[in-house]
Amino acid sequence: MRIGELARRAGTTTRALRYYEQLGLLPARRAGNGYRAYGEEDLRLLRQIRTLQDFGFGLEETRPFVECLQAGHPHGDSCPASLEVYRRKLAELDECIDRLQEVRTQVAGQFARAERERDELAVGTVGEPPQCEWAAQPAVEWEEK
Amino acid sequence: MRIGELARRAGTTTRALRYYEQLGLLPARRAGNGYRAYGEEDLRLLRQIRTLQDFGFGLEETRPFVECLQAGHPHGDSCPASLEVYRRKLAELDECIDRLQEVRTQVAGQFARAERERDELAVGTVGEPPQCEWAAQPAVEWEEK
DNA sequence: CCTGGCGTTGACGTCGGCGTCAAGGTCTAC
DNA sequence: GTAGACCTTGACGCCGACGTCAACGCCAGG
Repeated sequence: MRIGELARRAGTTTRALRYYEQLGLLPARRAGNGYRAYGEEDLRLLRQIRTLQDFGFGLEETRPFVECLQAGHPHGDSCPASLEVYRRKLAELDECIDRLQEVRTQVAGQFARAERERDELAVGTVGEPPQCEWAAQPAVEWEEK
Repeated sequence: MRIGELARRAGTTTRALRYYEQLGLLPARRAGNGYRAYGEEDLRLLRQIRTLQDFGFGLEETRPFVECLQAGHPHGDSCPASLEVYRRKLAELDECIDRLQEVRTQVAGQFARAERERDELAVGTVGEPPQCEWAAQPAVEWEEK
């Protein structure tokens, strides 16, 4: 199987496959003419990579899974290193979700206040200045590093 | 006030301020010697920018707020354009949180299965092959575009 | 006068995961 | 023999929000 077919079968591109090889993530044998030659096993590895990527794993995080499969284990997550990545990712996800929910709460609060103030002005009443400035948040990291 | 002092007072860097000016987000007057000259009003604008950034807003998303303040309104969100950004951001946050929670569920499921299989192997029993491959997810976008 | 601490512009580097050329080689079908 | 569908390597582009360096100007204190 050559690179184009593998890419099509895995729903990705040849460029991505060459990139994975460059990272040493998905090495390829070579045919006599210099073309990359892949087998069915490589398709499994590639599917593992894509699935994890769809879950938001970075390529380096997929490496333990790929190596696990290459070592002949039944699943990419049959190895301790993969389980460790799962654990870390779950912790990251929890942190990220918590952060986003807190941010959502804050933004929703500001939005509600702003709309309220707009409506109060529309009525024509002046009222005392609400004086409620945005609280200085402690620099939420947002991106999961 | 010169750029260094403003940066310190706002808890950011001179490089960021020059970048904001380059974007036309935070224009600066110039002193006779070519130095950027800022006033207290600029500090307010800058604080608005930083607060929104801490909430995960991109710089372009902060622009309506800044322009609203520059127009003399009491708050950055006193203008319709800012409220519209709030609305879009809330929708984005909801989408993002939903996606992350779904991913969390999936990953937790895989993790649990992998640990279960490991323990079953540890007991020494072989059992029939579970044959449960990862379901092909419909390419979750993960990053908020 | 000189040092040091400010300021200036310009330009390149960073991170990840590729996209997109460019310039060529290989193989098959007609 | 030639078109065209594949393959190769190499190199630059992209996104956002700056970091970091270079090489220079300005100004106050000793």
